[in-house]
Amino acid sequence: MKSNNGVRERILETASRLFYQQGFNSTGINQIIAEAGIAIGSLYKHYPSKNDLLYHYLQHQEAVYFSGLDEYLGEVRKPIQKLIKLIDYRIEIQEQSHCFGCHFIKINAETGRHDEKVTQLVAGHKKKQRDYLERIISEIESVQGLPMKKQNLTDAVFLMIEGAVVSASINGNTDDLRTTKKIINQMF
Amino acid sequence: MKSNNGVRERILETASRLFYQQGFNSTGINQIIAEAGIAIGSLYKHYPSKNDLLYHYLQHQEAVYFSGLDEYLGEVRKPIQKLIKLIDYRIEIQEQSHCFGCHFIKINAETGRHDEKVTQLVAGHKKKQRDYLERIISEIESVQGLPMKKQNLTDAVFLMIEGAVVSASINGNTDDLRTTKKIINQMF
DNA sequence: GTCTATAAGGAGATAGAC
DNA sequence: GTCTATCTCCTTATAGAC
Repeated sequence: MKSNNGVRERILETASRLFYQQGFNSTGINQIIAEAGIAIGSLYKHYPSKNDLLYHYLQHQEAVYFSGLDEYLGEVRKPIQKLIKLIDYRIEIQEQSHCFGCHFIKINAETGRHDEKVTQLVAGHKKKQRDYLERIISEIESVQGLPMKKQNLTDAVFLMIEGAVVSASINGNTDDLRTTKKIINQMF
Repeated sequence: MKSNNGVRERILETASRLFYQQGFNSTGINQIIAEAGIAIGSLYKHYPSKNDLLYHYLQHQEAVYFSGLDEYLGEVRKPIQKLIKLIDYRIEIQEQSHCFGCHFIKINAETGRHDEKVTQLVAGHKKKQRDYLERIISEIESVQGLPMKKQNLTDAVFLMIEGAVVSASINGNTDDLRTTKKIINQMF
């Protein structure tokens, strides 16, 4: 491994993978430095505490999620297709990561709302996801009718997707995400 | 405290409360015995390991949930009212427990699907919840029309409730559960 | 049932040498 | 950047005396 460059990034990527796959509390500092192939001194130089690493993990996932989503929807023109593609994006993410669910829901379940900063990062991410969805539904509204009031439709779709992602992490498949897509298709 | 009677129950109740409030991994054996007011020898006599305690915790919550639900719906006659009351039941549970979410979703998020027995208890609970919901919707169908195909309606309602319970644990309120109730009311 | 002692290991974090 | 040593504390679990 290269020894001087990309150390900070390698720490975060390794920690992110382990936090997601086996949980934050179940992941030890020693495992992170071993799998990242770096020294413990380097870790604490870049991230002064394990909690600090957690904050950067969540911020990183937030950026990765939305930039990936923008790219995934890049070519799509029809608003209704954007909605369908948004669910396809979640399906693809889950299938590429062994259906372990949503990073933010997992951390929230593990740490509760004890840490204010974590609470705000999780709630903020979910708010951004819902706002993103609402913008797509507004676009749909501008070209065709909606099957129910805009706000209710936004909440219904958001909550179904949330439930379906949780279901994916429980059952280890994307069946409910696909069901959600089917239901939405039949609503319009 | 009484020293010889109800020890086993007190262990399980204390462990259940702590597992739910601060998480399974964040709860130590020493804290359980301290808050239950029992000796460590007693704990390991009744529950040979912390994992064994976890299994009993999940089985106990399963029983508590469904017996409480049956009682809560006991007086209700109209099928559509059963559906609304089912959501009221979730609202009441969340508001009485600081909106920490679903016991089973939390454990699943913490332990993933590594432990087969836990995986089965969680997936089994969610299957039972969905089946319970499907029976109510079948009753509704027998007295009035449904706004969509029965299976799709069951999945949609189940997933919205799941998402709304997760949202409760993130935001610390039952807003999305109440929104879910409103959406369902408007669908019929 | 109670108590205390202890094993054996891992946690997060710090310090210093190279 | 690397390495090793160490500190303090906590973890699950067992054993034995009362």
